[in-house]
Parts: sequence; structure tokens; C-alpha cells
Amino acid sequence: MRASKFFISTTKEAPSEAELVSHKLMLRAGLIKRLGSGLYTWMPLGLRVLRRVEAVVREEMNRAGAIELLMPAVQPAELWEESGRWAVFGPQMLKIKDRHQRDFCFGPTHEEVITDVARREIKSYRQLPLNFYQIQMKFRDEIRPRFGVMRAREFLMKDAYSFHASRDSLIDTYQTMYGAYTRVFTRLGLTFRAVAADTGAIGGSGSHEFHVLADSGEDLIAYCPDSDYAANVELAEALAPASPRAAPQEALREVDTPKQTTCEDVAALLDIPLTQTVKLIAVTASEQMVIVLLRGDHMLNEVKLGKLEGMADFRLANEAEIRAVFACPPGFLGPVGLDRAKIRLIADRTAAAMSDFVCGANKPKYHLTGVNFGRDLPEPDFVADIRNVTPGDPSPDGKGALQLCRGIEVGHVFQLGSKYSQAMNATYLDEAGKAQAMEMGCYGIGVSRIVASAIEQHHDDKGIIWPTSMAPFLLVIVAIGYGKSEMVKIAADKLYADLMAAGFDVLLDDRDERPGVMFADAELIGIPYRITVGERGLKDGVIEYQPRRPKAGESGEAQKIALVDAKEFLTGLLER
RNA sequence: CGGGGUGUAGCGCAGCCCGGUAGCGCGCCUGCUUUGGGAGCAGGAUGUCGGAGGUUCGAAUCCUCUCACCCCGACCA
Repeated sequence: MRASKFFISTTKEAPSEAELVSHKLMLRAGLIKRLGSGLYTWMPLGLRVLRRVEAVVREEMNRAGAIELLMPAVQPAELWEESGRWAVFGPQMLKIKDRHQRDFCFGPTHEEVITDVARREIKSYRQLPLNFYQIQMKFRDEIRPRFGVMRAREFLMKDAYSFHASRDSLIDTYQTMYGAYTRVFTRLGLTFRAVAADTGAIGGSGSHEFHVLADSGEDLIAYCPDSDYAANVELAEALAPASPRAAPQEALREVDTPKQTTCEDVAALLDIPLTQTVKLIAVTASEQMVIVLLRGDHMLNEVKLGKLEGMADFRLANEAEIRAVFACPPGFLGPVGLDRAKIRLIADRTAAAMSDFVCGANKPKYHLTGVNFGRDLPEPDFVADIRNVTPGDPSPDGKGALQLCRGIEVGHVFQLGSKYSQAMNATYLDEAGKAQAMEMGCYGIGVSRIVASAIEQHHDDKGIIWPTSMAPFLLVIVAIGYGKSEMVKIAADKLYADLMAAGFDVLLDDRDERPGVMFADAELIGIPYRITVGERGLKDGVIEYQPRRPKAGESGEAQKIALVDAKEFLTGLLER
């Protein structure tokens, strides 16, 4: 491609709306243009990157035995009512009506549509297993679109759906897809981690997320440096303390805490560790007040709490509800002296194992010290893991201590089981001629998000540094004075023609720009290799080669190459 | 949806408190010079000052209402 015939639009300054490095660089390099909140045009240069990511994903899906199809983006409401998700997905879904006032949505995902395809097409166990995939724009009406294409409302996704006659077959395909995902992210040059995950609105049993590791990531991942354990914090299990609860040592005592409404404040006032305090979180579930106890330094894990019996619809109680039960404002709430016939008490495993702890007194401006279960209040009605793990917690596999890091979710694989096939009556006939619900799996990759997350991992102060597998061009020839110097023009054109003929994706910068502009653009856009052709070098019969990011063992300095050897040198370079 | 903030030229911003009819840098256009790290000089174009209403002789500026966008918290590829 000749730059003079292409469309390159770079800027020195990024629009003020951009916060994240990847967002800023994508705008500055002219990969995307914003149309509205969470809506972006992929400009020619950006589209080339997107297509390259797509190509890797497609190759690996095909290799894994998945078969490509393309489903409609617009889906009838009836399908979603069948699966029961029209209401569940709710506000996240862009719902539309046609001219006859029929309800449709712009697909946020395609389990319903593919299940409909499967129930029409698959009749016999002999046809199974099957794995279909598509690469398509999805729409989700995000609460808060942000970070450019990282969390956009419209985004490109690869989604695959597998159908099976047995659980074993599902697990087999699940593992194949897990391997395919590993290959995809490895080929794309990303540093990533697969982690055990919650299944959320998609549903099902087993699930793993693939996260690109980056400090700017929205997800927290718990992992064990001494083993291969890794899980999203939403799911990571916090084990019960190893030692049983100690016997009470202290007497129950009321202390004056006039202004101390948080565990931190109380611990500071009493000069005790935060780990000796207990906090109470009042929630309502099914219109009933439920109180939740956690150690003062721990965080409630809402996903875990929501999975407990009767807690699916829980929400934090508001102040009016709290005052109706406690006759005390938030800040001094405590579990002692409550009518436990009416209020359920759920304690986290760690909190339940504490003795002589400090908590609110249920009386404005007072806290209690030396509090003990069994003696000062009844044992919890229920003890469960309902907190987020913290760094240093023991790994659930018993092989060391957990660490936390941040990640960007770029892929997610699920074992759905028969959730959709049962709801939508997708059955096949087994060997005995009996109708059975199909086992299903589903597998997503955020294609557009990968582009942004790759930039998060690969950039410097000059711009993007693309991994070769997703670069919009592999090599750029910067021709200095292309329009002025016949010598430069001839040499650059020849090199360009040779490399194109050899099948490489090369950009010839033949624009009438000053050298500084062309160098800065090449670096901002992030093209992995650069060749400079100028009169200065050509007089000595050389051109210069410089990698965007030096490989190990290379200096990063521009390297002079004899023009006569250039084709061979570059062909060797680009092929490796 | 709750809290905070911003809307002035294509982009980044100043002007607003203290009303007098809009400016800077980058970019863009023309010419000359320049040509190995975002050129120099000279000339030029571009704004319903987010929108509507109000106050006023006069509003980018003050008031009211609206819309859009961004940031912080509850969703997910």
C-alpha cells in the first residue's frame, strides 16, 4: 500500500475524552473515530488491525474443528421469551420494534438463535458433536461505555456454540476450545492468564475467562504463584481459617465511640488491629432483612452472597429499612441483642471463627469489645464464603498464598449443559431412539477488545508497538524526498515492488512530508519494521533498517544495509 | 440511575468571576524558502460560543430549562 493512496490521519494531541493509553493511542493513530457514546467507526488503518486479529481467531477456530456461519444481528423477542432471558438480560439489551410493532432486539449474544438452528437441523446423535461459530458485531446497552472500544456498546465478537450427545463430549470440545484460545492469545503476542470464572447471565456449570494482564484492567484476578490456580476474584474461594475459634478471654464491654462509624476509625481509636473488628452489612432478600458479618478488613463478594439459598435477589438495605429494624443509624450496627427469630445472620467463614471481636453496639455512638459467639449472641444461622480473597490468603489448592492482579477479559468459555436446549426443546434421538436434550457449550472472544488490550500491553511514549501478528502493515518504507529525488523514488519503488511480490504487507510512505513527520507517524502507528530510503544513504549504496522494538540481542540502532542485499535481508526478516 | 465535571474553529485550550459582540497553539489553504526526527517566513479561510427561553440598550459571560459528552460507583467479550 502506498501511503499517498491510503488514508492516514494522525494527531499530536488526543481528544480530552480519552483516559486509557490504548484509547488515546487509537484515537491519535487514527484507528477509530467516535460517533457517539460507545460507538466507533473503524477507520481504514484500524480495520486492518481488526481484520488481522479476526484472521488469527478464524484460523484457530477452523483448526479446532468449529464451523463458521453468520446469524442475524436482529433477533425476534419470542426466542428470548422461550429461553426466559427477555426479562433477565433486560436493560442491557437494545430492544427495537418493527413497523408492525413486533419486538426485536439487536443481539447481545446468540445462544437463542443457534439453539433454534440446532433444534431444526440436528435430529440424531449421529450428527453430534457440532461446533458453530461466527464473527459479528454485538450490541449491549452498557450502563457506562468507556475506554473507547474496550467497553463499547457495539463491538466485534467471535462466538462459538457446541452441541453434544454427552457430557464427556462437551468436556472434550471445551478442552479443545480452551487450547484453541490459548493458541489465539499466544499467537497475538499477548501476556494472558486463563482463570476459573463465574458464569453470570450466560449460565451453565464450568467456565474459564481469558484475561490479558494489565493494570488498567477492570477485573481482579486471584492467582497462586506456586501452582496453576487462578480465578476471578468473583469466584476465588476464601478458605476457612486453619485454626478453630479460640475460647473467649475478654468480658463484653461497651466503649464510647462518638464519631467512629467505620471499622477503620474504631480500630484506630482503640489502637487494635483492623482484623479484630467485625463489620455488619444489612441487606434485604425477598423483603426480609438479612445481616451479613465480615471481618473489618474484608470486602463483601456480592456474587458469592447472591448464590446462597434465598439470596438471589438481595440488595443493600436502605437507611429507612435499617432504622426500622435496628433503631440505630448505620455506623453503629451490631449483631448482639437482635431478634434472631426475625433476622437471619450470615457470617463469613473468617468472621465466624473470630473471638473477642469488636463490633457496633446497636446504640448510637457506642461499640462493643470482647464479643463472642455462643456467649454474647447466638451462633450464626449460616456460615459461608462470602468475601473477596485478599493477597496472602491461602490458595484453595493448598499450594501457597494467593496474589492479586488486574486483567482485561478477552475470552470466556462456558459449559452450558442443557440450560438452553431444555428451555427451547432442542433434542436429538439417541441410540435407543429416545429424545434427549443436547449438551451445549459456548465460547466467546472479544475481537475488538483484543485490539485495545494489545495496545495496553505494547506501547511506549512514541506510540503503539504492534505484535507482528496484528500489525496493520508489517514494514514501512520511509522514502525521504520521494517526490524530489529520482534516486530515492527508483530505489523505494523497486524495494516496495519486490517485497509486495514476495507477499509481504508493506506500506510505502511516499507522501510529500518531512522526514520527522513520517518517522513520527510510523512510530505512532506502530509498524514493527522500518526501512529508510534517502539520498544520504543511497550515495553509499545503503538503506537503513530499524525495528520498532528491538528483539533480544539487537541494539535498536538503525542498521545500514547494502541496497543490493536489501531484498534478501528483508525477506529473511519478515519470514521468521 | 446516583455523585462530580465539561461543552467556545477539525483537535487541544484561553476568555466567563467583573456583560460591550471572540482569541491562542496545532491542523487546514496560497506563495516562497526548506528537506534525515512532528520546518521557517508572509498571507488566508473556518465559529448558529451545545440548544431553547429569560434578564439587559447590549449575553460566550448573569438566570432558568434542556441536550450531549467525560470521570467515580452497581454490567460483561
